Amino acid sequence: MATRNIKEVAQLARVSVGTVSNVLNRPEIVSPATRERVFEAIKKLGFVRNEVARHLRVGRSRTVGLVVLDVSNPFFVDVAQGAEAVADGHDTMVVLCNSAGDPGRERRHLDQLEQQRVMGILITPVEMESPYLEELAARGTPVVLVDSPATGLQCSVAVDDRLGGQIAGAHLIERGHRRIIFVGGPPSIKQVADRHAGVTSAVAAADGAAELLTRSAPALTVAEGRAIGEHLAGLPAEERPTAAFCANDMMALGLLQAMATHGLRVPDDLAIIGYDDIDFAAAAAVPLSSIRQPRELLGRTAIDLLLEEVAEPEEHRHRQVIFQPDLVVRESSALRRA
Amino acid sequence: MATRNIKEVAQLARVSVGTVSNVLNRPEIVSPATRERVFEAIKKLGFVRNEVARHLRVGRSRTVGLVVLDVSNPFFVDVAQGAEAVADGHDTMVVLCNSAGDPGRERRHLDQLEQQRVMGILITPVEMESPYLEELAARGTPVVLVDSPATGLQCSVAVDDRLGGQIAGAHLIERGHRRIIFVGGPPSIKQVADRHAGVTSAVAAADGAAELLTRSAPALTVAEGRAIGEHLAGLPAEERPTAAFCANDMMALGLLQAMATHGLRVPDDLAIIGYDDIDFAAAAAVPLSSIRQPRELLGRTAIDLLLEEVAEPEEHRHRQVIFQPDLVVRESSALRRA
DNA sequence: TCGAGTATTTGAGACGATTCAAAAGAATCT
DNA sequence: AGATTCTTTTGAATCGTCTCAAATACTCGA
Repeated sequence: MATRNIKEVAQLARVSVGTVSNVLNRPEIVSPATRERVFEAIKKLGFVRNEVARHLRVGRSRTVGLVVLDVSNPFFVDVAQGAEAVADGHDTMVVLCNSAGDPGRERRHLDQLEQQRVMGILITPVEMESPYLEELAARGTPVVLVDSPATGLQCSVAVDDRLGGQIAGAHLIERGHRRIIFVGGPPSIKQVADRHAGVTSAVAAADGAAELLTRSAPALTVAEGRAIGEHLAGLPAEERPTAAFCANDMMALGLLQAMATHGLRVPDDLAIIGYDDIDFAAAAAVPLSSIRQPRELLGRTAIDLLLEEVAEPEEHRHRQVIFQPDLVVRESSALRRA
Repeated sequence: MATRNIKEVAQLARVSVGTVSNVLNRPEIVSPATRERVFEAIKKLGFVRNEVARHLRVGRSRTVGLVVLDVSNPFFVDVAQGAEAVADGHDTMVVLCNSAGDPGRERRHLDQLEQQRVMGILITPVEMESPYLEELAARGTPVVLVDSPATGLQCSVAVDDRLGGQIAGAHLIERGHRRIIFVGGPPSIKQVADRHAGVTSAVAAADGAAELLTRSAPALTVAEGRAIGEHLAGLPAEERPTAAFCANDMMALGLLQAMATHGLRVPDDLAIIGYDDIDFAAAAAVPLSSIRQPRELLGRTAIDLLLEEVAEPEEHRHRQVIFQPDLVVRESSALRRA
């Protein structure tokens, strides 16, 4: 109810509003006695600084918006935690917004964030091409693309997905698989397309004749992975691939579950390798091999770039940071038992 | 760079700032011709309304803060999605803040949100008693407690955890288990304590002599669950409980994984029942029985209460909504094979 | 005690949008 | 035409805080 303002504090402390503001922002230039008096008044009144008014004057808030493709995918949660960890040390708040893969929803979040004059936006865009993001940046809200191709017009952090696909493919080939399936999603998603391209090249480079099948689902979810798993389990053993490379761990977990319910063994009947290396991958009943992305680091770096741009808008040159993915071998792609 | 304001728009459209404001907020009272002219100017300049300034005048923003205990637990993500779904229809934005179980961090988030004069706060508090939340509410930021005991001084939504514990216990008893272990966490967490109390009463009510063991971990994570699982797997079969009731699904998944790596079968060697019924529970290699909480509904209801309070601050009476949990039986607690 | 120099404090504008009483303009009726 | 009513538009005041030039209060040496 009773929201106190700086003026009431000033009155009670018998100083001017300017002094109260100074106590709040540059306490060292205020004499200790006055400072004390002001603090007391603040406490007595339960005064809380109105950030809205503050930022009207100052220009921008210390809030960063992080718009992710899917909060229910732990990968993005980890990216967020990385960003939050850095933000914490710069008295900056990260707010998490979920576009859920819906361009309309993404747009509304972006509008809201821009209207609130956030300090900047980190985003995993739903669509590859998005002129709106460039307009946004041009109007003065710095944007950093996360886990997404660099357009050159803004900063971005990403992981080499083509390389990731290649590593996964090479690993399966090396384990003796010659009939591999790529379990993917909408090829309009850049990440999916790149991972596919990577595994394709690895399979093509194999000495023996190796074969790559492909199957795409409309979304990269556990349920979709399970559905594809059902399909594979239904195939006669001779036709069934011996290994599957999934576009992300969620799908891989779905596959794994389908195998279990049909009594097929992993990796003996089907080796599986996922992508992202979310914590649930290691915790799965058959621990999942996966292509690890530096999830927290991705978030950390993204916000570092943003803070840098905010700190020195003039000197700032947009950069595209690319990380290398890693292979994590676990049981789901272990050597097949004799 | 160039951030346009309402004045520039007014100039270009050759009207007063008041008219531009009207076009933005009550377009129907402006004549169509003028309205059109203003819209054109807005478009030409790429004008975006400054919400900060707007809310300085209007008082509060249309943003709701949702402070959760652990973003990496899908349970909270689902609660958030429920809240978001409702908010979406009330042109309100939900921002997700992660306290990660740390009171200091929770406090900083609350401060930030209050300073930003958010419309209200939904929170799963880290600690049971928190006078700070009451002060916050007294200073004018409505607070709704989520999945937490009602203090009577504010609104809350929760699920009857005692009942949940009871149902889980009764289910295991009914399945013939007489040696049950409760795998819990810090008893300072109200939810944990209640679930424990529930299962205790169910075991006590069993006709045959049933025994309840208890084991607490410092956190309700997969890793902690796995650690306890290792311990159980190491026990001689006669001493080992035949069923485990976990304080949440994360721990249950950990347990499950430990069983698998030690070659113990679920449910034959150890039946497991979790809590929350997160999606990963159904997707686990051995689909997990669980006590289902209406996750999205929890979020929906919480924000409903908040919106109600904001709409009619005077008539509003604080309410404590309590939902009933459900039992979902899956393979992990199926009848033991003969 | 005076004056120069330093340390504090003051208070009048911003900042950008909203409101609302009042002015201006149209339309309708005698 | 003039009075009356209704519709639009105007613009000054307001929200709470910050900034900065100017005013005031100290300190210290002569």
